[in-house]
Amino acid sequence: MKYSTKLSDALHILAFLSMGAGQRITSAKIAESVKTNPAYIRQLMAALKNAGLITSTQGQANAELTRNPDKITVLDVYRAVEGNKPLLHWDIDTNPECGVGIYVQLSIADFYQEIQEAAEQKMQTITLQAIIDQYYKKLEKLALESGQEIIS
Amino acid sequence: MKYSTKLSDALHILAFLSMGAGQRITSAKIAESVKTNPAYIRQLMAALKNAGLITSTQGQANAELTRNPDKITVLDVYRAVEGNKPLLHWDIDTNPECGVGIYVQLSIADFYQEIQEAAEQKMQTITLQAIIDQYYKKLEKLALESGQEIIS
DNA sequence: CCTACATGTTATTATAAAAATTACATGTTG
DNA sequence: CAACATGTAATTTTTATAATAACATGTAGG
Repeated sequence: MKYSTKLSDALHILAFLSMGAGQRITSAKIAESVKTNPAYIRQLMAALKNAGLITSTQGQANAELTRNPDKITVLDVYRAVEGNKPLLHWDIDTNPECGVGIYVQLSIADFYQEIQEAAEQKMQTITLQAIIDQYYKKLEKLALESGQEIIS
Repeated sequence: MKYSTKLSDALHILAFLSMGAGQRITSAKIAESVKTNPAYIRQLMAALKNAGLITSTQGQANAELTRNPDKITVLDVYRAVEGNKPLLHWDIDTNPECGVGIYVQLSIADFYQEIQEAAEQKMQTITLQAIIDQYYKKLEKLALESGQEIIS
């Protein structure tokens, strides 16, 4: 299949809303930045709204975060758009008549759960604010490098 | 797309080989347990062989582990069959003309790397032996429960 | 009030990464 | 040399996803 970019796109939306706070931001405007279509953006925004991360009203381009970006974690966004979908998938369709088949997979599933928890624990430490900070850091670095090029 | 079950299936293969050590195990036999076809099993085994986790010779059903199951980690197997494929995917196709587009995604990528490392660190602590132990634990529990049912 | 434009939502289609399958070359063993 | 095994490449099918289309609903300005 295609790889899911829901989490990435949802974070993109939130960063966009946060950095453009005060302005009237339409789903069309966000779609332009993500290079996709407005309907897909609205679908993700519906999930974010449902999870209580943003507010919005029908007919108005007034979506905004419900709390500060440093109070929104990557895990919050993951839950909002991916729910309980795991990062790793065990093989649900092994041979039930072969005892090894199903029980090996169930054993693997137990350990996948541990890996999932480790990943989610890390997700919980990363905030939207951190992503925005990193973004500005990249912009500054870029500006600096362009400057040097001009000087040299 | 479909979800990848390569890691799960590769672990299945290794557990099968380990538990059936000494016996002549064919790709057809493993395929029966995983409920798939021998060619797919052989493709995964080629990756495992390439990573130095198993040995095998063409024409002979003599595949075996190159080291003890407690020296093979989930990360070893992940690298063997998934290479450097990440668990999370950032949106590589955002609008390059929109500065926000690409730099937000690159910032997200930085943090995805941290999540990846947390997951891989955990993968490194889980051995094939642990999975096999868990498997036998499940079998014992099952046997015990069946026994109780017979008594009651 | 009505037009332009926004969100909200559902249904359908297209895309792409995966497993499944086919085919056959190559190697081994009795 | 027959039966059967691995090794490997090419093709087809499957399926989770994004893309798209369509339209109901809501808002606001003229």
